[in-house]
Amino acid sequence: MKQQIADRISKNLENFFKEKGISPEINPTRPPDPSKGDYTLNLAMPLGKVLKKPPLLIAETIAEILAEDKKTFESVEAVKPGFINMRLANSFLEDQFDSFVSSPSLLEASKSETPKRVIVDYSSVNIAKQMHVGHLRSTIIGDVIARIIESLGDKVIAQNHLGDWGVPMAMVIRKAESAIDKAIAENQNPEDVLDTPMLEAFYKEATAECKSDPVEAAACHDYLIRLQNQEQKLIDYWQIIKKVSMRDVYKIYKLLGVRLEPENERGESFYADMLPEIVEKIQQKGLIEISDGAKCVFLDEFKAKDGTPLPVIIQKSDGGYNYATFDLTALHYRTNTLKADRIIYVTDARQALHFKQVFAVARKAGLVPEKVMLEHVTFGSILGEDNKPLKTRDGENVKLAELLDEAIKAAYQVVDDKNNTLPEEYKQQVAKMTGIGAVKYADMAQNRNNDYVFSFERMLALSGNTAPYLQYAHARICSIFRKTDFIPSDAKVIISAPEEKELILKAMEFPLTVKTVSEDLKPHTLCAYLYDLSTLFSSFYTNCRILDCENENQKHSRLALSRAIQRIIKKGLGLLGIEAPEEM
RNA sequence: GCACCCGUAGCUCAGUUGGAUAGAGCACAGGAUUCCUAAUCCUGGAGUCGCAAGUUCGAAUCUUGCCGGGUGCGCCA
Repeated sequence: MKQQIADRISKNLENFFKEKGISPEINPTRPPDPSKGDYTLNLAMPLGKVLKKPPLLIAETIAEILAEDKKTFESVEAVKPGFINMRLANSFLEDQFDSFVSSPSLLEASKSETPKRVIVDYSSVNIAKQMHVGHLRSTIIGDVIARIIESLGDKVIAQNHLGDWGVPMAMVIRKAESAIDKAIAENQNPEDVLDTPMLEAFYKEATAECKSDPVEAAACHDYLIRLQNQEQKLIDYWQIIKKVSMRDVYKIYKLLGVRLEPENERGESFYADMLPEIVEKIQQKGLIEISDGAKCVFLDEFKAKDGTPLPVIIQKSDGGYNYATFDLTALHYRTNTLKADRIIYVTDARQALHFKQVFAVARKAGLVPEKVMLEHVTFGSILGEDNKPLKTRDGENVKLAELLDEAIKAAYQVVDDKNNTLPEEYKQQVAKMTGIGAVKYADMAQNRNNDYVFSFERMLALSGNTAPYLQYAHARICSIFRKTDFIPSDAKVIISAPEEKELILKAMEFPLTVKTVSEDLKPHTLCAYLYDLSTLFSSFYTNCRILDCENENQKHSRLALSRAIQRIIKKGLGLLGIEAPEEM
């Protein structure tokens, strides 16, 4: 829409600009207050300098030229410092809206002309640990980023960088060994005997023991060597443990509506064999120095506490590898094998320095060509009441499964209260959609860079700028269409009330909003947009009768408008990974 | 010590190529339902945009300094 207006303006002012020998950028925006106009142009102020004339005079000249284009503008007005306020002709708006609505995806206007291959690395759960609130943000923000980029025509390859290798795994295997053997001896499937809480307990026991008992520590180290050498017996145990653990993870993904699948799993184990080769590549570039026995890359731009250069450790003094090497190897795989054009990491802000270093080393070592975009999407921490990273009273992480369960229960209370004539089964479905939606939306509706203090009250609030508000607007529209046979596919929207005009103007901002999120990767912009749109719809709904209005044409027009808004809300919520119930 | 993030209404937060009177929600006060879902809508009060200087027609936004909070900084991920 904005583009269409900009095109019209450019065309009208072509001669004027040519005369003056200038070609300024045309960027019409919505004014702060609708009483000023539908769109405004902030052009005369900057031109005032160039042309050495009072901005208001320039604005008046431009307004006069534009006002002649009666097809596009109802009126154009120059105002105090030099703003040019435009009121669009209804017929122009109606035509624009008509072609906007006829796009099946509603996003045609902003699709990329040259599809890219985009890697999104998110969730990154650890094997043998239950998912907790700490995994929530990466998982849902990553999922949304993937959905949005994909919706604009790019090829998204999601990568779940599992923590499934190294010392922790060795320790769990050592502890789980006897339980697995016992199950097999008793003719049971070990996968049925084990569960994630057990694995987590094994891990905790082992860490405690290794800390206090050198013999145990040595034993675990022995397991690590055997695992790294891929001894079949250990690999078998490892497979079982991984399967048990991921079984629970997928339950939560499914509940959350997150689309990660086994095919997206590229854990540390996947890269284990490639590590030496990557170290070799970096070494060949002459970047490696030995420091305290470890292979390091020193980069001038990173300094340590004492001002000395900060190393990126590529290989530890004991010959082992750590996370920088895994990430460098993954970068190499993603550019060379997966042919990525853009690689996006969704992890918390505390890893910012780590990724800066890894990206810098990867560029310097030629593992990633310059044209490949590397982005770290950071987010703040979820804090407890004490403003420290959230823990339960016993110092445990809050389990995601329990949190989500509680959200659904709270949502059920509301559904039951507000609409208890709905069939029981449907009430439960709605509770799930609104409860899960509320949790996800509460997290995504604010700028991801900020920390926030966790509270059920906040996450489960069902009024104001929340998922249920958007879902409710959607359900009300669907309700209208249950009461009519009319299908508004070929009805054109005719503007007859100010609420309709505002709604149409906002609706047509949808493609640009999505496009913006695909670039700056800030989903809260889309949340804010959908909330604005829903607010305008609610206002329209209470002030304009739809089914029983003055005449058939108006009824059809309003139905067509309602249908369009319903499609946008559904599509928008879909991009946020939130479901839109038809009744609630 | 150095680096990054943050500081906007009582609370939670929006607000970018610098633009008009700084906006929402929650909370608070009042009003709206013979009518398409009131999980709604309408009206109202509420602000030294952390502080100070600078850049200019114009600064919450850009620059510098300071104050306050958080995070990170060699073999954990």
